Amino acid sequence: MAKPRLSKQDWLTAALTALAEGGVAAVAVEPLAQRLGMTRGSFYWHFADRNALLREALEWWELQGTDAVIERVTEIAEPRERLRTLFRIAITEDPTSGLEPALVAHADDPVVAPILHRVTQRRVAFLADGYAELGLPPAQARHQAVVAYATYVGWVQLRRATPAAVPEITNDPDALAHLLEHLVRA
Amino acid sequence: MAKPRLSKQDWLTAALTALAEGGVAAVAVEPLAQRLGMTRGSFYWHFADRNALLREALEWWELQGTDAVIERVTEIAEPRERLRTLFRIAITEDPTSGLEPALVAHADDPVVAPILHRVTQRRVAFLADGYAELGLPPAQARHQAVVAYATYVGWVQLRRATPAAVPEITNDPDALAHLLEHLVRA
DNA sequence: GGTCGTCCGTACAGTACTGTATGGAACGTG
DNA sequence: CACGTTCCATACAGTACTGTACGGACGACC
Repeated sequence: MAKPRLSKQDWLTAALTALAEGGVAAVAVEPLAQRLGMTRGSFYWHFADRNALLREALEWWELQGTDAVIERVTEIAEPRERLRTLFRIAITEDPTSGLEPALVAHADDPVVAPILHRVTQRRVAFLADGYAELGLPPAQARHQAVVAYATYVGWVQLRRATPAAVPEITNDPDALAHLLEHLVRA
Repeated sequence: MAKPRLSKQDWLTAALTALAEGGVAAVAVEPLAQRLGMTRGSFYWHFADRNALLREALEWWELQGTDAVIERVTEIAEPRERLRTLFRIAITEDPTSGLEPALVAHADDPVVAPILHRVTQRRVAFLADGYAELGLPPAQARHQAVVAYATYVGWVQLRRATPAAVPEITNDPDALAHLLEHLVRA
Protein backbone atom coordinates (compact mmCIF):
# COMPACT_ATOMS: atom_id res chain seq x y z
CA MET A 1 0.00 0.00 0.00
CA ALA A 2 1.15 3.53 -0.73
CA LYS A 3 1.85 4.60 2.80
CA PRO A 4 5.24 6.22 2.96
CA ARG A 5 6.21 8.72 5.58
CA LEU A 6 4.85 12.18 5.01
CA SER A 7 6.80 15.38 4.68
CA LYS A 8 5.71 18.81 5.78
CA GLN A 9 5.14 19.74 2.16
CA ASP A 10 2.61 16.96 1.74
CA TRP A 11 0.47 18.55 4.42
CA LEU A 12 0.88 21.99 2.86
CA THR A 13 -0.25 20.96 -0.61
CA ALA A 14 -3.11 18.95 0.82
CA ALA A 15 -4.15 22.00 2.83
CA LEU A 16 -4.11 24.20 -0.29
CA THR A 17 -6.23 21.85 -2.36
CA ALA A 18 -8.71 21.50 0.48
CA LEU A 19 -8.72 25.27 0.83
CA ALA A 20 -9.48 25.73 -2.85
CA GLU A 21 -12.29 23.20 -2.73
CA GLY A 22 -14.05 23.87 0.54
CA GLY A 23 -12.81 27.17 1.87
CA VAL A 24 -10.89 27.96 5.02
CA ALA A 25 -13.13 25.76 7.10
CA ALA A 26 -12.09 22.76 5.03
CA VAL A 27 -8.53 23.09 6.25
CA ALA A 28 -9.20 20.73 9.12
CA VAL A 29 -6.67 18.33 10.55
CA GLU A 30 -8.76 15.23 10.83
CA PRO A 31 -10.20 15.22 7.30
CA LEU A 32 -6.80 15.99 5.82
CA ALA A 33 -5.24 13.15 7.75
CA GLN A 34 -7.96 10.86 6.53
CA ARG A 35 -7.37 11.91 2.94
CA LEU A 36 -3.63 11.34 3.34
CA GLY A 37 -4.12 7.98 4.95
CA MET A 38 -2.58 9.11 8.22
CA THR A 39 -3.71 9.95 11.71
CA ARG A 40 -3.51 13.30 13.44
CA GLY A 41 -0.49 12.04 15.32
CA SER A 42 1.53 12.68 12.19
CA PHE A 43 0.21 16.21 11.83
CA TYR A 44 0.97 17.34 15.35
CA TRP A 45 4.52 16.27 14.95
CA HIS A 46 5.06 18.50 11.88
CA PHE A 47 2.96 21.47 13.01
CA ALA A 48 2.12 23.21 16.23
CA ASP A 49 -1.56 23.52 15.51
CA ARG A 50 -4.09 24.11 12.76
CA ASN A 51 -3.31 27.80 12.43
CA ALA A 52 0.34 27.03 11.80
CA LEU A 53 -0.65 24.79 8.90
CA LEU A 54 -2.90 27.44 7.42
CA ARG A 55 -0.29 30.16 7.75
CA GLU A 56 2.56 28.17 6.27
CA ALA A 57 0.38 26.92 3.44
CA LEU A 58 -0.60 30.48 2.53
CA GLU A 59 2.98 31.66 2.74
CA TRP A 60 4.00 28.95 0.34
CA TRP A 61 1.16 29.93 -1.97
CA GLU A 62 2.34 33.53 -1.82
CA LEU A 63 5.78 32.42 -2.85
CA GLN A 64 4.73 30.22 -5.74
CA GLY A 65 1.81 32.24 -7.02
CA THR A 66 3.24 35.72 -6.84
CA ASP A 67 6.95 35.96 -6.18
CA ALA A 68 7.93 33.16 -8.53
CA VAL A 69 5.70 34.40 -11.35
CA ILE A 70 6.87 37.97 -11.04
CA GLU A 71 10.48 36.89 -11.03
CA ARG A 72 9.82 34.73 -14.06
CA VAL A 73 8.47 37.71 -15.98
CA THR A 74 10.59 40.65 -14.94
CA GLU A 75 13.33 39.62 -17.35
CA ILE A 76 11.10 40.53 -20.28
CA ALA A 77 12.19 44.02 -21.23
CA GLU A 78 9.30 45.06 -23.43
CA PRO A 79 6.49 46.10 -21.06
CA ARG A 80 3.61 45.20 -23.34
CA GLU A 81 4.95 41.72 -23.94
CA ARG A 82 5.73 41.36 -20.24
CA LEU A 83 2.15 42.15 -19.23
CA ARG A 84 0.80 39.87 -21.91
CA THR A 85 2.77 36.82 -20.79
CA LEU A 86 2.06 37.64 -17.16
CA PHE A 87 -1.67 37.53 -17.74
CA ARG A 88 -1.35 34.45 -19.89
CA ILE A 89 0.53 32.64 -17.16
CA ALA A 90 -1.96 33.78 -14.55
CA ILE A 91 -4.96 32.67 -16.56
CA THR A 92 -3.76 29.42 -18.07
CA GLU A 93 -1.42 28.06 -15.41
CA ASP A 94 -3.51 28.81 -12.37
CA PRO A 95 -2.94 25.66 -10.35
CA THR A 96 -5.33 26.30 -7.51
CA SER A 97 -8.35 27.92 -9.04
CA GLY A 98 -10.87 28.95 -6.44
CA LEU A 99 -8.32 29.64 -3.79
CA GLU A 100 -8.55 33.41 -3.85
CA PRO A 101 -12.32 33.57 -3.44
CA ALA A 102 -11.92 31.30 -0.45
CA LEU A 103 -9.40 33.72 1.02
CA VAL A 104 -11.52 36.78 0.31
CA ALA A 105 -14.45 35.08 1.97
CA HIS A 106 -12.37 35.07 5.15
CA ALA A 107 -10.63 38.39 4.62
CA ASP A 108 -11.10 39.21 8.29
CA ASP A 109 -9.32 36.10 9.47
CA PRO A 110 -6.22 37.12 11.42
CA VAL A 111 -3.94 34.71 9.56
CA VAL A 112 -5.48 35.23 6.11
CA ALA A 113 -5.62 39.01 6.14
CA PRO A 114 -1.91 39.95 6.14
CA ILE A 115 -0.97 37.51 3.38
CA LEU A 116 -3.94 38.50 1.27
CA HIS A 117 -3.00 42.15 1.63
CA ARG A 118 0.60 41.57 0.69
CA VAL A 119 -0.31 39.55 -2.39
CA THR A 120 -2.83 41.98 -3.83
CA GLN A 121 -0.69 45.03 -3.12
CA ARG A 122 2.30 43.36 -4.71
CA ARG A 123 0.42 42.32 -7.80
CA VAL A 124 -1.31 45.62 -8.36
CA ALA A 125 1.93 47.48 -7.87
CA PHE A 126 3.71 45.29 -10.40
CA LEU A 127 0.95 45.86 -12.92
CA ALA A 128 1.01 49.58 -12.31
CA ASP A 129 4.72 49.63 -13.02
CA GLY A 130 4.11 47.90 -16.31
CA TYR A 131 1.42 50.33 -17.38
CA ALA A 132 3.60 53.23 -16.34
CA GLU A 133 6.34 51.93 -18.60
CA LEU A 134 3.78 51.99 -21.39
CA GLY A 135 3.56 55.74 -20.95
CA LEU A 136 0.63 56.24 -18.63
CA PRO A 137 0.91 58.86 -15.88
CA PRO A 138 1.23 57.26 -12.41
CA ALA A 139 -2.33 57.80 -11.23
CA GLN A 140 -3.83 56.51 -14.42
CA ALA A 141 -1.42 53.57 -14.52
CA ARG A 142 -2.47 52.54 -11.06
CA HIS A 143 -6.13 52.87 -11.93
CA GLN A 144 -5.64 50.76 -15.02
CA ALA A 145 -3.76 48.20 -12.92
CA VAL A 146 -6.64 47.90 -10.48
CA VAL A 147 -9.17 47.47 -13.28
CA ALA A 148 -7.07 44.90 -15.10
CA TYR A 149 -6.39 42.94 -11.95
CA ALA A 150 -10.06 43.05 -11.06
CA THR A 151 -10.91 41.65 -14.47
CA TYR A 152 -8.45 38.82 -13.98
CA VAL A 153 -9.71 38.04 -10.48
CA GLY A 154 -13.32 38.11 -11.60
CA TRP A 155 -12.52 35.93 -14.57
CA VAL A 156 -10.98 33.24 -12.39
CA GLN A 157 -13.86 33.51 -9.98
CA LEU A 158 -16.44 33.18 -12.76
CA ARG A 159 -14.68 30.21 -14.24
CA ARG A 160 -14.85 28.46 -10.91
CA ALA A 161 -18.40 29.51 -10.06
CA THR A 162 -20.07 28.76 -13.37
CA PRO A 163 -17.78 27.24 -15.96
CA ALA A 164 -20.67 27.11 -18.40
CA ALA A 165 -20.92 30.90 -18.46
CA VAL A 166 -17.32 31.59 -19.41
CA PRO A 167 -15.77 30.48 -22.69
CA GLU A 168 -13.18 27.74 -22.49
CA ILE A 169 -10.17 29.90 -23.04
CA THR A 170 -7.50 27.29 -22.59
CA ASN A 171 -8.73 25.52 -25.71
CA ASP A 172 -9.48 28.66 -27.67
CA PRO A 173 -6.26 30.57 -28.34
CA ASP A 174 -8.16 33.15 -30.30
CA ALA A 175 -10.41 34.16 -27.41
CA LEU A 176 -7.41 34.08 -25.10
CA ALA A 177 -5.55 36.53 -27.31
CA HIS A 178 -8.60 38.75 -27.37
CA LEU A 179 -8.85 38.79 -23.59
CA LEU A 180 -5.14 39.46 -23.22
CA GLU A 181 -5.36 42.47 -25.53
CA HIS A 182 -8.26 43.76 -23.49
CA LEU A 183 -6.21 43.49 -20.33
CA VAL A 184 -3.06 45.04 -21.74
CA ARG A 185 -4.51 47.92 -23.69
CA ALA A 186 -4.50 51.20 -21.89
CA MET B 1 -34.21 45.62 26.34
CA ALA B 2 -34.93 45.29 22.66
CA LYS B 3 -36.14 41.72 22.65
CA PRO B 4 -39.22 41.54 20.47
CA ARG B 5 -40.33 38.43 18.71
CA LEU B 6 -38.35 37.55 15.64
CA SER B 7 -39.69 37.07 12.16
CA LYS B 8 -38.35 34.70 9.58
CA GLN B 9 -36.86 37.65 7.73
CA ASP B 10 -34.77 38.58 10.74
CA TRP B 11 -33.07 35.22 10.55
CA LEU B 12 -32.58 35.55 6.80
CA THR B 13 -30.87 38.94 6.95
CA ALA B 14 -28.75 37.84 9.87
CA ALA B 15 -27.74 34.78 7.89
CA LEU B 16 -26.75 36.93 4.90
CA THR B 17 -24.60 39.30 6.92
CA ALA B 18 -22.92 36.38 8.65
CA LEU B 19 -22.38 34.80 5.26
CA ALA B 20 -20.77 37.94 3.90
CA GLU B 21 -18.49 38.22 6.91
CA GLY B 22 -17.41 34.70 7.63
CA GLY B 23 -18.40 32.53 4.70
CA VAL B 24 -20.81 29.67 4.50
CA ALA B 25 -19.44 28.11 7.65
CA ALA B 26 -20.46 31.21 9.58
CA VAL B 27 -24.10 30.54 8.87
CA ALA B 28 -24.45 28.55 12.08
CA VAL B 29 -27.56 28.45 14.17
CA GLU B 30 -26.11 28.92 17.59
CA PRO B 31 -23.92 31.98 16.84
CA LEU B 32 -26.76 33.62 14.94
CA ALA B 33 -29.14 33.05 17.81
CA GLN B 34 -26.61 34.51 20.18
CA ARG B 35 -26.22 37.58 18.01
CA LEU B 36 -29.98 38.01 17.81
CA GLY B 37 -30.40 37.59 21.52
CA MET B 38 -32.41 34.41 21.12
CA THR B 39 -31.97 30.71 21.64
CA ARG B 40 -32.02 28.02 19.01
CA GLY B 41 -35.56 27.20 20.04
CA SER B 42 -36.69 30.20 18.06
CA PHE B 43 -34.81 29.11 14.98
CA TYR B 44 -36.12 25.59 14.82
CA TRP B 45 -39.64 26.89 14.90
CA HIS B 46 -39.12 29.06 11.82
CA PHE B 47 -36.89 26.67 9.86
CA ALA B 48 -36.54 22.95 9.42
CA ASP B 49 -32.77 22.92 9.71
CA ARG B 50 -29.64 24.86 8.89
CA ASN B 51 -29.75 24.06 5.20
CA ALA B 52 -33.24 25.47 4.91
CA LEU B 53 -32.00 28.75 6.35
CA LEU B 54 -29.10 28.89 3.94
CA ARG B 55 -31.26 28.06 0.95
CA GLU B 56 -34.00 30.56 1.73
CA ALA B 57 -31.47 33.27 2.51
CA LEU B 58 -29.79 32.76 -0.84
CA GLU B 59 -33.09 32.72 -2.66
CA TRP B 60 -33.98 36.02 -1.07
CA TRP B 61 -30.59 37.40 -2.06
CA GLU B 62 -31.20 36.23 -5.62
CA LEU B 63 -34.47 38.09 -5.63
CA GLN B 64 -33.18 41.35 -4.21
CA GLY B 65 -29.77 41.43 -5.81
CA THR B 66 -30.64 40.31 -9.32
CA ASP B 67 -34.32 40.18 -10.16
CA ALA B 68 -35.20 43.45 -8.46
CA VAL B 69 -32.25 45.34 -9.94
CA ILE B 70 -32.90 44.04 -13.45
CA GLU B 71 -36.54 44.95 -13.22
CA ARG B 72 -35.57 48.36 -11.95
CA VAL B 73 -33.40 48.98 -14.99
CA THR B 74 -35.22 47.36 -17.91
CA GLU B 75 -37.48 50.37 -18.23
CA ILE B 76 -34.55 52.43 -19.45
CA ALA B 77 -34.86 52.36 -23.22
CA GLU B 78 -31.42 53.61 -24.20
CA PRO B 79 -29.06 50.60 -23.85
CA ARG B 80 -25.94 52.57 -23.05
CA GLU B 81 -27.64 54.49 -20.30
CA ARG B 82 -29.26 51.30 -19.03
CA LEU B 83 -25.92 49.52 -18.68
CA ARG B 84 -24.40 52.57 -17.05
CA THR B 85 -27.00 52.83 -14.32
CA LEU B 86 -26.98 49.07 -13.86
CA PHE B 87 -23.28 49.07 -13.11
CA ARG B 88 -23.61 52.13 -10.96
CA ILE B 89 -26.30 50.49 -8.87
CA ALA B 90 -24.29 47.29 -8.61
CA ILE B 91 -21.14 49.06 -7.52
CA THR B 92 -22.47 51.73 -5.21
CA GLU B 93 -25.52 50.08 -3.67
CA ASP B 94 -24.05 46.68 -3.03
CA PRO B 95 -25.51 45.94 0.39
CA THR B 96 -23.72 42.71 1.13
CA SER B 97 -20.22 43.13 -0.20
CA GLY B 98 -18.20 40.00 0.16
CA LEU B 99 -21.11 37.68 -0.25
CA GLU B 100 -20.28 36.44 -3.72
CA PRO B 101 -16.70 35.40 -2.92
CA ALA B 102 -18.12 33.44 -0.01
CA LEU B 103 -20.48 31.67 -2.38
CA VAL B 104 -17.81 30.98 -4.95
CA ALA B 105 -15.62 29.54 -2.24
CA HIS B 106 -18.31 26.92 -1.75
CA ALA B 107 -19.36 26.58 -5.37
CA ASP B 108 -19.58 22.82 -4.95
CA ASP B 109 -22.03 23.05 -2.08
CA PRO B 110 -25.29 21.39 -3.13
CA VAL B 111 -27.44 24.28 -1.94
CA VAL B 112 -25.13 27.08 -3.11
CA ALA B 113 -24.42 25.76 -6.60
CA PRO B 114 -27.85 26.01 -8.27
CA ILE B 115 -28.54 29.54 -7.03
CA LEU B 116 -25.06 30.72 -7.94
CA HIS B 117 -25.46 29.31 -11.43
CA ARG B 118 -28.83 30.94 -11.95
CA VAL B 119 -27.60 34.33 -10.79
CA THR B 120 -24.48 34.46 -12.93
CA GLN B 121 -26.22 33.13 -16.02
CA ARG B 122 -29.02 35.62 -15.58
CA ARG B 123 -26.70 38.57 -15.10
CA VAL B 124 -24.39 37.73 -17.97
CA ALA B 125 -27.35 37.16 -20.29
CA PHE B 126 -28.83 40.52 -19.36
CA LEU B 127 -25.55 42.25 -20.01
CA ALA B 128 -25.15 40.46 -23.32
CA ASP B 129 -28.58 41.69 -24.39
CA GLY B 130 -27.53 45.22 -23.61
CA TYR B 131 -24.32 45.00 -25.59
CA ALA B 132 -26.19 43.41 -28.47
CA GLU B 133 -28.53 46.38 -28.52
CA LEU B 134 -25.45 48.55 -28.84
CA GLY B 135 -24.75 46.89 -32.15
CA LEU B 136 -22.36 44.06 -31.30
CA PRO B 137 -22.83 40.69 -32.97
CA PRO B 138 -24.14 38.05 -30.55
CA ALA B 139 -20.89 36.19 -29.91
CA GLN B 140 -18.93 39.37 -29.32
CA ALA B 141 -21.71 40.79 -27.16
CA ARG B 142 -21.60 37.76 -24.94
CA HIS B 143 -17.83 37.87 -24.69
CA GLN B 144 -17.97 41.52 -23.76
CA ALA B 145 -20.64 40.73 -21.17
CA VAL B 146 -18.44 38.11 -19.54
CA VAL B 147 -15.46 40.44 -19.43
CA ALA B 148 -17.49 43.33 -18.01
CA TYR B 149 -19.15 41.14 -15.41
CA ALA B 150 -15.78 39.69 -14.46
CA THR B 151 -14.44 43.19 -13.95
CA TYR B 152 -17.36 44.06 -11.71
CA VAL B 153 -17.03 40.86 -9.69
CA GLY B 154 -13.31 41.31 -9.30
CA TRP B 155 -13.76 44.92 -8.30
CA VAL B 156 -16.14 44.00 -5.50
CA GLN B 157 -13.84 41.23 -4.41
CA LEU B 158 -10.82 43.52 -4.37
CA ARG B 159 -12.67 46.15 -2.41
CA ARG B 160 -13.47 43.60 0.23
CA ALA B 161 -10.07 41.91 0.28
CA THR B 162 -7.87 44.99 0.37
CA PRO B 163 -9.77 48.27 0.54
CA ALA B 164 -6.48 50.12 0.57
CA ALA B 165 -5.63 48.90 -2.93
CA VAL B 166 -8.79 50.09 -4.63
CA PRO B 167 -9.75 53.76 -4.90
CA GLU B 168 -12.69 54.88 -2.85
CA ILE B 169 -15.12 55.19 -5.67
CA THR B 170 -18.22 56.05 -3.72
CA ASN B 171 -16.61 59.34 -2.71
CA ASP B 172 -14.98 60.00 -6.06
CA PRO B 173 -17.64 60.49 -8.72
CA ASP B 174 -14.98 61.16 -11.29
CA ALA B 175 -13.29 57.79 -10.89
CA LEU B 176 -16.69 56.15 -10.79
CA ALA B 177 -17.62 57.68 -14.13
CA HIS B 178 -14.30 56.53 -15.53
CA LEU B 179 -14.89 52.96 -14.41
CA LEU B 180 -18.43 52.99 -15.76
CA GLU B 181 -17.24 54.09 -19.17
CA HIS B 182 -14.67 51.32 -19.14
CA LEU B 183 -17.41 48.78 -18.42
CA VAL B 184 -19.88 50.09 -20.98
CA ARG B 185 -17.56 50.70 -23.89
CA ALA B 186 -17.45 47.92 -26.41
C1' DG C 1 22.94 -5.12 17.23
C1' DG C 2 22.37 -1.51 20.38
C1' DT C 3 20.97 3.30 20.47
C1' DC C 4 19.21 7.61 19.33
C1' DG C 5 16.24 10.61 16.71
C1' DT C 6 12.39 10.65 13.55
C1' DC C 7 7.83 9.74 12.56
C1' DC C 8 3.24 7.87 13.50
C1' DG C 9 -0.80 5.37 16.15
C1' DT C 10 -3.89 5.40 20.12
C1' DA C 11 -6.35 7.06 23.86
C1' DC C 12 -8.19 10.73 26.42
C1' DA C 13 -10.41 15.30 27.73
C1' DG C 14 -12.40 19.44 25.98
C1' DT C 15 -15.10 22.41 22.81
C1' DA C 16 -18.68 23.81 19.58
C1' DC C 17 -22.23 22.84 17.02
C1' DT C 18 -26.71 20.25 15.31
C1' DG C 19 -31.40 18.39 15.98
C1' DT C 20 -35.25 16.85 18.92
C1' DA C 21 -38.47 16.85 22.59
C1' DT C 22 -41.17 19.27 25.65
C1' DG C 23 -42.99 22.78 28.50
C1' DG C 24 -44.36 27.40 28.99
C1' DA C 25 -44.98 32.39 28.06
C1' DA C 26 -47.15 35.89 25.22
C1' DC C 27 -50.60 37.31 22.15
C1' DG C 28 -54.79 37.72 19.51
C1' DT C 29 -59.66 36.39 19.11
C1' DG C 30 -64.14 34.81 20.34
C1' DC D 1 -61.56 35.97 30.32
C1' DA D 2 -61.09 31.40 28.62
C1' DC D 3 -58.62 29.37 24.67
C1' DG D 4 -56.02 28.07 20.85
C1' DT D 5 -52.14 29.64 18.19
C1' DT D 6 -47.72 31.53 17.88
C1' DC D 7 -43.30 31.92 19.43
C1' DC D 8 -39.39 30.93 22.52
C1' DA D 9 -36.48 28.59 26.54
C1' DT D 10 -34.56 24.54 28.43
C1' DA D 11 -32.69 20.09 28.59
C1' DC D 12 -30.92 16.20 26.34
C1' DA D 13 -28.34 13.05 23.06
C1' DG D 14 -25.36 12.86 19.14
C1' DT D 15 -21.57 14.36 16.02
C1' DA D 16 -17.18 16.33 14.49
C1' DC D 17 -13.28 18.44 15.43
C1' DT D 18 -9.09 20.18 18.34
C1' DG D 19 -4.98 19.46 21.37
C1' DT D 20 -2.21 16.66 24.46
C1' DA D 21 0.05 12.65 26.39
C1' DC D 22 2.27 8.68 25.73
C1' DG D 23 3.83 4.68 23.62
C1' DG D 24 5.82 2.15 19.85
C1' DA D 25 7.66 1.26 15.12
C1' DC D 26 11.21 2.35 12.03
C1' DG D 27 15.50 3.72 9.98
C1' DA D 28 20.34 5.56 10.29
C1' DC D 29 24.67 5.25 12.24
C1' DC D 30 28.34 3.78 15.05
